[in-house]
Amino acid sequence: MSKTINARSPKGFRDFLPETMMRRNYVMETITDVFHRFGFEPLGTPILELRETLLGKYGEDAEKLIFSAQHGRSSKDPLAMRYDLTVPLARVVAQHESELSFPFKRYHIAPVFRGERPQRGRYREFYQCDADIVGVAGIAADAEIVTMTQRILERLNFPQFTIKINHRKLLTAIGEFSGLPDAQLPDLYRSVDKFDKIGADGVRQELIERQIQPEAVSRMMELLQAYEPGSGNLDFIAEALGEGDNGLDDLRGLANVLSDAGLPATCYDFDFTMARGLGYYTGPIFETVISQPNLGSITGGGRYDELVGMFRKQSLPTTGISFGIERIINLMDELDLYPAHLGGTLVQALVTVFSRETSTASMKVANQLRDAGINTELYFEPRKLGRQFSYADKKGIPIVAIAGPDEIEAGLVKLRRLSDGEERRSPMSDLASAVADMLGAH
RNA sequence: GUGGAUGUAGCUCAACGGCAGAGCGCCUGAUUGUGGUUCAGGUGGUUGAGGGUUCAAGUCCCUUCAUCCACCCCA
Repeated sequence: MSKTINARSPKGFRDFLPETMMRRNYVMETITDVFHRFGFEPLGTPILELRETLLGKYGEDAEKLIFSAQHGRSSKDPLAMRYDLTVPLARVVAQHESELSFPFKRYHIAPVFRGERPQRGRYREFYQCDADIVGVAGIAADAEIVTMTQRILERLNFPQFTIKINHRKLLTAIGEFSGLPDAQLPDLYRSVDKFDKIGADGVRQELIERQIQPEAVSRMMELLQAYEPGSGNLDFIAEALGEGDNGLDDLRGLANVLSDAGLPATCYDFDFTMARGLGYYTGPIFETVISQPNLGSITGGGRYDELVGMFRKQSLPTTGISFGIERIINLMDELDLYPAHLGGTLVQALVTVFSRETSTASMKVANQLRDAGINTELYFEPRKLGRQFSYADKKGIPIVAIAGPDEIEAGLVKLRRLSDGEERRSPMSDLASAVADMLGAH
């Protein structure tokens, strides 16, 4: 016997066993269904991209996080594993422009790779779930993104969530209003974005530590904390900032469309402390948080009108959303938001095998159920019935079908529902509907 | 990249420097046509790896690997 290989996965990479995988699929299928409902269509791109495609925009910081993927013999065309789905989208739009019709509405659910040190909820391979609209400059597109976000979270049964809305230009305007030099704007975004985490005092302290003038900090904090639900918020800040290219028109327009669309006022909010990191955003930005209890953010997105310009002389206006699907799945596990029919198995019926002599009859029963659309497992060898029941019970299969000598003789199949022990005898001709009935009445 | 914690049976964890254990799981039987509950028996280990101290190391020391947590970063 040769020495065995240690069974382990690379750091930050995971296996998903069937029970987990079925929950993941449910979440992705539910989201996909709503994407379709809004007219978004799927896009697929390679896991590998040319290294230059990925590095163009983000430079050194990205370099450390990117997995290279080199073919053993080739030194041409350095390759790397994609670390998001947005850059590939921008590339596809530029590369296949003539084959697409605009507005181009696509969604993409697929794994991406980052060489980060793994931590809770952070892996080196994880799924991203994006929906974007390319080719529409107006806020109608942004509004559709927000509306769809609300529909999706509703469909997933989240009892409470808030879609925070802000505007990149407004953040800049607030910084300038406070007398902040342009060079310090990124510091501003970074600190302000931690508002939920470290509070107003924490942000103030961090801004001061970042060498920002105390006066500027005070003026800014006053504006940022101006908080009233609804559009009163917008009025207050408009008065302070005056007119200008500060994004307030966009936000007002968004507020109107969302209101007209009938979105519950409790599910979105204009929040000037939300910053979405550094990024490529140029217009309205969105982030959904679960705040009761405070469980952090589950979506992030916004308008990024310049990104396609990475690959094309003239850019195309783009807005979109990314669902933090790993985090959503975590929260759904914790909050137990899955529908009851998602059990430990998708098998609906187990057909037992009594003996060698009756195994053909059992197989016919199983195939009849399968043909009728019932997920059916046929036990593989004749063993004690108790063993076969025990297997069904352990796996969570709701119905056990028995075709023993007595039943075969009478042209019947005995059905037993494990949850309550209910038993019926059904003629072969009526089998599928009897099983469906027992499943339904469950 | 920085700091902290933890590695013992398939899983969750015990064991003062002195015979490596428990619960759960798994297997067999009680029960040869019926699961869960119960009872009886059984299977289970290079104590992450390597070195050192000691009469004696799961335990103490050093190295290393892995995992988790908090930072940094988050496109």
